[in-house]
Amino acid sequence: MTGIEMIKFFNTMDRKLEEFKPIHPNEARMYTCGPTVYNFAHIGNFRAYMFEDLLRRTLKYFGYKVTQVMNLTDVDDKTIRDSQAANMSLNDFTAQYKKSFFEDLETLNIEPAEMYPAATGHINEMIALIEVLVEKGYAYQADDKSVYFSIAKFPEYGKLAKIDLENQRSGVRIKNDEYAKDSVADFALWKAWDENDGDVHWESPWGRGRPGWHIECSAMAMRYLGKTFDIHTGGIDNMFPHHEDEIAQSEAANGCTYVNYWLHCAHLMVEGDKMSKSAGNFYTLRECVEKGYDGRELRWVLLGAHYRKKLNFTFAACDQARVALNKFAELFARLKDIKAEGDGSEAEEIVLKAKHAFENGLADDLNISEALAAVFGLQHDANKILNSNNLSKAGAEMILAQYRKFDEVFALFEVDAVKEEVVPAEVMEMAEKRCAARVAKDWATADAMRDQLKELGWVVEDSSDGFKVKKI
RNA sequence: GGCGUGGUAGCCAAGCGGUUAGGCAGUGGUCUGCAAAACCAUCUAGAUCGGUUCGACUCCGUUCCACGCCUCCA
Repeated sequence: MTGIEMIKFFNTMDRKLEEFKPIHPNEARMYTCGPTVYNFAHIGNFRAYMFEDLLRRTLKYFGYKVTQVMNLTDVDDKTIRDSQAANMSLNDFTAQYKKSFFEDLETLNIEPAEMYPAATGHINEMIALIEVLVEKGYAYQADDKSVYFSIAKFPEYGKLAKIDLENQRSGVRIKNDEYAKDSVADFALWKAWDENDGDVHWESPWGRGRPGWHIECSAMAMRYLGKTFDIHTGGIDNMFPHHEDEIAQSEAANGCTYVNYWLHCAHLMVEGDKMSKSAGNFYTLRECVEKGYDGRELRWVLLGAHYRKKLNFTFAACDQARVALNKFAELFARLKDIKAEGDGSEAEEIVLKAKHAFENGLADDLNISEALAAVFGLQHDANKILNSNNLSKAGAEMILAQYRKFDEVFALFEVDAVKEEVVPAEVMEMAEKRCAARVAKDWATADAMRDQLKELGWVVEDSSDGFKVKKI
């Protein structure tokens, strides 16, 4: 069993690599900004969830007990707007996208968080938190009946994003006069009902309305993880204002540090550009699956670059992922065929080398490239021993066991998965006829049939003990 | 305007002040009736101009280019 060793993370708060020291020994409590459930999540969203999966799996690999809370934003401008457009109740409307979100997580083999609290289930906690802020003088109800957080009352505002509000572009998009807020930068904690909200509203000490977006994360994180917890993750674009606002309201209310380690994931690009609907490079996970890529291939691609670097998603990369995964599958099959006697000592060195490189990579702020290099390195080393016929069954088992360990974090190899492709009877029949032609050394017929199978979308590969049929 | 990130071989992508990153593609080979698959080998870069140094892809500065955030987009 791998013990806990030093793990370093890049903390956005001070922009430095820091050794991870949890509040509770051997335990990591983390909060993750989850989806707004108004549509299918796209692959950019999943890059962030994939990073968080890598993070939680790595922590578990190193022996930490992980408690991860991921919120579901099921009430906001977009969910209200789109549920009305769909002529559905807010609950019914968001329920379908919550469901699809969990299906997508499963497709990508993303390990479930311990809790998925929904905003609409925690209105009371949010109201209670806002009440504290009002009592302490950090929040006020404006003429428009909404309750705002007063940034002027929290001097540390901007410490995460390193934003100095004095130097910000002002007046470009916001006409100050249109707002009832004391200051443009003040953000809504409670939004007073207006007719656009329809029947979506809750009662509160400030009248009917609904919570602002930021307060939900603070309220739910506090409820399930405590006033101070270890790790808060999210996309880089949520750093400001969302996470900054979370800090302000949480620390103002509690008088203590909200989060010890802030980890932010960079954006996903598509074919070199920012993903956008207008550019036509906007993909949901489902669309990628429809294009024929499976969850493991997409997982490989989304995991492919360090989380703090922009990742360029391309379908060429998906094809490469397929090739790579096939080679590993091939290796596992070869290893499982080994029968030779021996104590396995011939594999010890290469396995240990790979294990150390893998762990060093992960412990260094989740350096996925280093970890992957270790995984490929073991593939290469294992093949060399295989080719020299010096590998014993015990050695092969040792290597396979190491890949199972790798998979605790990568969840890509599925060392023991048996993937049986359903080959249609007519394809199988033709392949068998071709095999007979080969046995009869009728190469012309055999080659013609191979071409025919190819046209049907199947490739046939000969081997010493027969043939294999695979879908193209 | 303010703050910030990055530019590495055909493509993707790391570490590192001097010693092979890794993957994909390509090329050569093994295997095969021919293929395919797989395996082995190989290809060896650091936007620009300066500086520091015995030595820089790695440190400092310049220029150029790309990108992100600046009120609710992971």
